[in-house]
Amino acid sequence: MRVPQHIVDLRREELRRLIRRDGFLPVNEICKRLQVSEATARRDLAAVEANGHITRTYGGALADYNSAFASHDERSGRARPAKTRIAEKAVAQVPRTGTIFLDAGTTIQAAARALAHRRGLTRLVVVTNSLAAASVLGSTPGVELHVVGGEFLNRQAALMGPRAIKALGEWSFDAAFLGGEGMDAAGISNSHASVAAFQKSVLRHAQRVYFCLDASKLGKATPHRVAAWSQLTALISDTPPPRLAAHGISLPPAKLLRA
Amino acid sequence: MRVPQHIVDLRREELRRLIRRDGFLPVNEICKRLQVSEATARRDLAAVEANGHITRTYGGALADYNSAFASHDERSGRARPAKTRIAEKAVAQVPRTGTIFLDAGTTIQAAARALAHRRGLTRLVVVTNSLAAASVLGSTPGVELHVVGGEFLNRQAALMGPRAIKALGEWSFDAAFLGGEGMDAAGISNSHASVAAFQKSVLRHAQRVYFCLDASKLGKATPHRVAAWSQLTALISDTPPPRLAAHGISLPPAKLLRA
DNA sequence: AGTTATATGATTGAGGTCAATCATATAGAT
DNA sequence: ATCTATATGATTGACCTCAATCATATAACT
Repeated sequence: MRVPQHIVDLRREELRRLIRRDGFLPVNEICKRLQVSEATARRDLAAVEANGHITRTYGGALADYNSAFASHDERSGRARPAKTRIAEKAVAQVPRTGTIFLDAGTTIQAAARALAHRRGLTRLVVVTNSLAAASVLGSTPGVELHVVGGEFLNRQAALMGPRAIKALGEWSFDAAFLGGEGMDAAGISNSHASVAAFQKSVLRHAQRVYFCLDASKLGKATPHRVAAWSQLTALISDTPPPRLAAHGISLPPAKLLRA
Repeated sequence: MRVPQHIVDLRREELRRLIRRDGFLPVNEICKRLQVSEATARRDLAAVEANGHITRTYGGALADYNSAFASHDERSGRARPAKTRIAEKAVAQVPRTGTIFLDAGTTIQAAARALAHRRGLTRLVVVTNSLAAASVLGSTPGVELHVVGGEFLNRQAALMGPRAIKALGEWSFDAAFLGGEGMDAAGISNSHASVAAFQKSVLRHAQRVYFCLDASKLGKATPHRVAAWSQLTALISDTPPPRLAAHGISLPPAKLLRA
C-alpha cells in the first residue's frame, strides 16, 4: 500500500526531529510514535541515517549531535575520515596549559572528542560556544570548561548572537580553533551572518588562529567573509597544496598543516 | 578468578566516565576499552545503571545526561516517578509566551523534556544554565533558547560562576523554575556555594519563582541557603502537607502544588 | 483509463544480545 | 594456613533485531 512521497518525507523529517530531541529512540518506540510497522521504521532509519544527523545502534538510533560515539565508518574500522585526521592535527597544536577557544561545527566537535581522549592536560582552559563540544569535554581531567552564553541556533547547535559576542570580550585566547563553510582565494567564509560575526569577534581575542576545513569546503564562497588568509596562524586541512593553488589559495608551508 | 574490590570499583568508575564522555557505548566496545569479557561488561553495566547516570539500551548503554529518552522505569510503563509528575506540574505553570528560566538538576531536566513535548508554544523564550535542558529544548518549535554562559561544573552539568551571574543581569523572567538539595523550616538550600549564589541571583530577576523538589529532599539542611519560603511563588512537590508540617514547613494551599 | 513503480506490512531465517549457570582462581576473612 | 566469598570467562538456550523477500494497494506516470 503506497503512501504519497511527500507524506514519506514528512514522516522521515519527524523521525529525525524526534531522535534529535530525545537523544535516542528504540525501533519499537519509533513504530509507536510514527504509527508504522517495524519494517517501515527500519527503512526510514536507513534513509535518515544516509542523510546524516543520526547514528544507528542495535535496536534503535542515536542523535549524532548528542553523541560523541564514533560514526559508523569509524566503528567499522575503515580509513579515518578527513574530519578525524584534521581534528587530531588540531589537537596536536593545543598547548598543555593555557586558554583556547573551540568553535561549533562537526570538525571542531571531532577535535573536542580527540582532546577529551588526550592524556597529560594540566589546567587547560577551554572556552566554547558549542553545546556539543561542551558535552564532550565536560568531564575531561585537566580541563576547565567555560561556555560563552548566547542564543541557541539549532542548525549549528551553537550559541551565537550579540550576547555571545559580548561574552567573548572577557577573554583572551592563546589559540582558537574554528571551522568554516567555504574557502577560496579571498579566505574563509560562512553562510550565516551571525556565525561570521561571532567568528570575527573570536579572531580579535586570539593570539593564534587555526581554521579546520576539509576538501569539501574548497572553492565555496559562502556570502559572509570571516578571515583573510593573512589572519590565520594556519589552515588545518586534508587538501593538498596543488588543489588549493587551483583555487587561488597560496599558503607558505608553515601556514598549511596537512592532515 | 577474583579481582580486588577496589579494582572493580575503579573499573566501574572508568566505565561510567567513558559512557558519560562518549554518550553511547556498545557492549563490545566496553569489552575492548576495559579489557574484560562480555559477561563482566554486562555485570558492570548493571551495577553502574543501578547507581544511576547511565541507561541500558539493547547492545549498549547511554549516558543519562545526554539523553532525554525515558528512564527504564518509565519505559517499563511502571508508575511515573515523582520527578516526572513534578516536571509535568511545573510545565503546566509555564506561560505559552513570555520569558522563563530553567535551572540545572534532574527534576528541571524532566521539566525541559515535558516542555519539549508540549504543543502550542508561541515564541516562548527559555533561558537556562543547564546543558542538558538546552540539549532537550534546542529544536522545540515555538521556543527561542538562550544559554547563560559560565564555568561548567561537571557534577551538576551546569554553567555557574561570576560570569553566569553577570549574564543573568541582562534578563527579566516571567517565571523561574529551580531545584534544590534540601528543604526545611527555613526554606530551600543547596550544598554547593556557587550553585546557591547563582540561584539567589536568578530569584532577583524573576517575577514568579517555583521550586521543584521531591520528598527525598525533605528535612535536609544543606549548608547554603537559597530562598526563604516567603520568596517562593510556589513549591512543586510530591510531599503531602502533613509531612512538610512535620519538618516545620507550613505553606498556604496556594503555595504548594502537589504532584 | 491503463500501466508501471514503489511504499507498505507480514513473514522468515540468520545473526546478535541477554541473563543464568557453572567451574575456576583469587581476594578476603578467620 | 585454611576456609569462605565472589569476580571472572565460557557456555548455553531464550529472546530480540535485522534485512531480504513477497504480496498487496495505491501513487505516479503515460
